[in-house]
Amino acid sequence: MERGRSALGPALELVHTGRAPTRAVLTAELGVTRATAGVVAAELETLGLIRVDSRPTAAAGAQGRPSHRLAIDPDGPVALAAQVHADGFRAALVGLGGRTVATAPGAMSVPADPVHVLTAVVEAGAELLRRTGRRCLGAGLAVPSAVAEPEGAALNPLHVAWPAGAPVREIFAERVREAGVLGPAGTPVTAFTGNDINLAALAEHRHGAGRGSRDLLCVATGHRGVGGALVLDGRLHSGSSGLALEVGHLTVNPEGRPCYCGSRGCLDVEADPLAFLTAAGRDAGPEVSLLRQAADLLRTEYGDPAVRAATGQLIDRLGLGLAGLVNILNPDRIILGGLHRELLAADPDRLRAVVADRSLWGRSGGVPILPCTLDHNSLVGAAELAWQPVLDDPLGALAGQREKRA
Amino acid sequence: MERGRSALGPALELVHTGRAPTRAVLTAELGVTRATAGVVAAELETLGLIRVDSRPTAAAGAQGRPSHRLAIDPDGPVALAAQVHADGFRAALVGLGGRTVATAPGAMSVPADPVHVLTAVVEAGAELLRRTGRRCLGAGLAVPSAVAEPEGAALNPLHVAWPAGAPVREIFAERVREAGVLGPAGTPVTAFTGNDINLAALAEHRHGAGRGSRDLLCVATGHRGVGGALVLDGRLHSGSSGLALEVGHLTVNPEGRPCYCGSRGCLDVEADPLAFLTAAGRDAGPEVSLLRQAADLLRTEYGDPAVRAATGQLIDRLGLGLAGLVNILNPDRIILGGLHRELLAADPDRLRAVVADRSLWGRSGGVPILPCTLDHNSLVGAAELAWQPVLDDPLGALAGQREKRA
DNA sequence: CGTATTTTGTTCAGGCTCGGCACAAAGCCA
DNA sequence: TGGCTTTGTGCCGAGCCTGAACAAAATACG
Repeated sequence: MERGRSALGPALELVHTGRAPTRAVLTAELGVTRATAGVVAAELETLGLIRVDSRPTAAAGAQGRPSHRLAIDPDGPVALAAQVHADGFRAALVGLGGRTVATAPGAMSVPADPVHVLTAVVEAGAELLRRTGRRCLGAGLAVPSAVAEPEGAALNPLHVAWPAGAPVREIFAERVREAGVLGPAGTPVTAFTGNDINLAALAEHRHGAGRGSRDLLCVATGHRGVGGALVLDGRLHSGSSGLALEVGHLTVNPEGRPCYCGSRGCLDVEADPLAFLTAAGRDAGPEVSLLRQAADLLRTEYGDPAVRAATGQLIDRLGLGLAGLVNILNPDRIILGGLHRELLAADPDRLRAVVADRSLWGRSGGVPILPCTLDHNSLVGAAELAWQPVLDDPLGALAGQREKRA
Repeated sequence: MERGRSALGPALELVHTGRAPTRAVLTAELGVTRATAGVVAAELETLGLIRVDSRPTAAAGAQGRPSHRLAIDPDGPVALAAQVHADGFRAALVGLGGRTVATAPGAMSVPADPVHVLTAVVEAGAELLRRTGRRCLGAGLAVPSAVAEPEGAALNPLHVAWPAGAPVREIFAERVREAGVLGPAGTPVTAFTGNDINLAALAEHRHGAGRGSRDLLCVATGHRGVGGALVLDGRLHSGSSGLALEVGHLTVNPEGRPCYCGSRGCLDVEADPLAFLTAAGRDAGPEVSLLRQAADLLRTEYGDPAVRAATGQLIDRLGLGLAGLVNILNPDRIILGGLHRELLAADPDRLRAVVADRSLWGRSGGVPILPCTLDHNSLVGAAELAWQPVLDDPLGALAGQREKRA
């Protein structure tokens, strides 16, 4: 067995998340000696995961010997990332560092059963792998539904018209096997599956607006309804059976309309794209997704008094929901996606004021509220699932079979 | 430096929480060899923390060589635990394993400022230390208020009539210094402070009804209002600034009475002891705490139709609140304290049915709901805070100054 | 312009901890 | 009494890391 270092995983994670640009910072962040950091970096380079600049780079106005930059190897291995959403699907190859290497969108006829859709998206991914000739170390899938653990069943994949309880992880894994997507050991790569908003939050935490946060709350709308996610200490918190952060049924309007959950005035029916269109007095057309329609309306017709009033109303409802979550979770940062991101952009002060006003203690209400920054963050997050074993034990993941226990 | 083993902390934690009754199980739980487990146990014994039975104990009907039992040394060091509540205060010495070695209650004239109360309770604890001659390794304080991190300020210590924002951790630490409570290094022991329900949850997780849970939710009433706590992977989750699980303002009755928070029908005013007395048509007397009055009424007059009706109503409200928390946190167990514990005892099926019915997915609604089992669990939890450094690094904590970094 | 200083990176020796193995101990079972 | 099974201990070697000495590459300064 080659000599493997137990600090290998943490070191790779630091480079992966862009927190270790040089060996000197790596030394500090890992809390080890320069000697160790040097060996670790060399090891990661021989594994083909990172690259050490051959030419030194001097920091501006800094004394001392200039350092060599560390970066994820742009020609390194990739993860196969897949996403299914209301308008179709998308496959991509994502490298370490969250860089999308190749991508392929696809359309979908609406009553499409999960096996067909996942076959198509995995096939698109496999085609990308063939075209680029990249090594693949894992596969991840993002679905617009709560995913029950540990089985990986999609409980409410309504936007994609799948049957409730569809065993998506199993289907996805089966399609990956079938498509012959092999890892270094010559066996099919492991296939992971998660909720799209959860994965978006994970991606934003590692590579986007959530970098450095310890208690990150992410709230977003998709096509219909409202979803949430929580990243604690760098790990997704999805609860004991994957069903945490189902935030859609917080009461945000005691006099609001009845919800299918039995209560009334739930966030799900008071702050989603359909609620916005209704509040603005528009009819929803069938051609594109409700999210697209709502976002377009908000961006192009904000001058219209009805649109402006609807925006204010939804901001107030959303703010109430966020304040409720702040009282329960006390995050250090909030990231908004989908229509909520547009609402934030339209009137950030109003949203922040509502949250601060309705949180119990001013201090926790002063939490920063930011928009998502990554494109296709659910795809990047799906890749993060696949990268996790590599980050936990680079040697084991690349050797494929010969393992070591920390 | 003596030879210190990095597995020392995990091993002590296993014995502390009663999950390692013998060296054989310790071996399995730590995932090390018998050789290592043996050395670790010997080391912990020479440190005076645990005791290894000299006589072997045969498990009933088991083959093979009988094992020697491991147990926390009953004469080992203690932590000074202190609690302040609506009716007075209490000091105690708590050993590893959550065993209360000595305790001393105290009364309090109601408008008592924090310095006086904490001086009294620390003095009572110091007296216990003098009487018993125990070594003390740390001090912990439980207060009926949210405690803001990192300063340790009590934000709403209403039940004890303290000023909002009182720097209780600082005051407590100062009193501990003043009382001359010294640790092994000859310096004053570290003083920790936390919210009482948080600490109760921590204690129940380590020694009570929460043992073995990975996502533990605890909800309880004190004198007034409703509090919550969350223990994730064995660590208290109190949010980025200590203000998580302020669950009192979940809406549980859209037609309910207005709350001081600006909303209406909040859990805080719909499911606390005063709400129960009011719903049962009783007037609150001033002599004892509202919790006591409500619990007595529920236990002694459950035959009274008004009391029974009030019980049902509060169970429904509480169930709605718990369902909301289940949708957000997806815990694997719920523990109830205070009046909520009595409500659960009165009609467990009704409460479980409401939670299951109003959680989004039947499976997460099927979470077990259990009553608290420990006496004075906030005190035991306060001691847990003080034990944490010892569990993290037994050698460092006992040496007092000579440290090692894992 | 040459030397001192600062920071980065490498090589080597030594030490600490743990795993693996052999062996011993202490009870059931036949 | 002689296996069998489980528990506990002693010893050696492997792996990983620290510390120190050395080397390299830039800036600072007289």
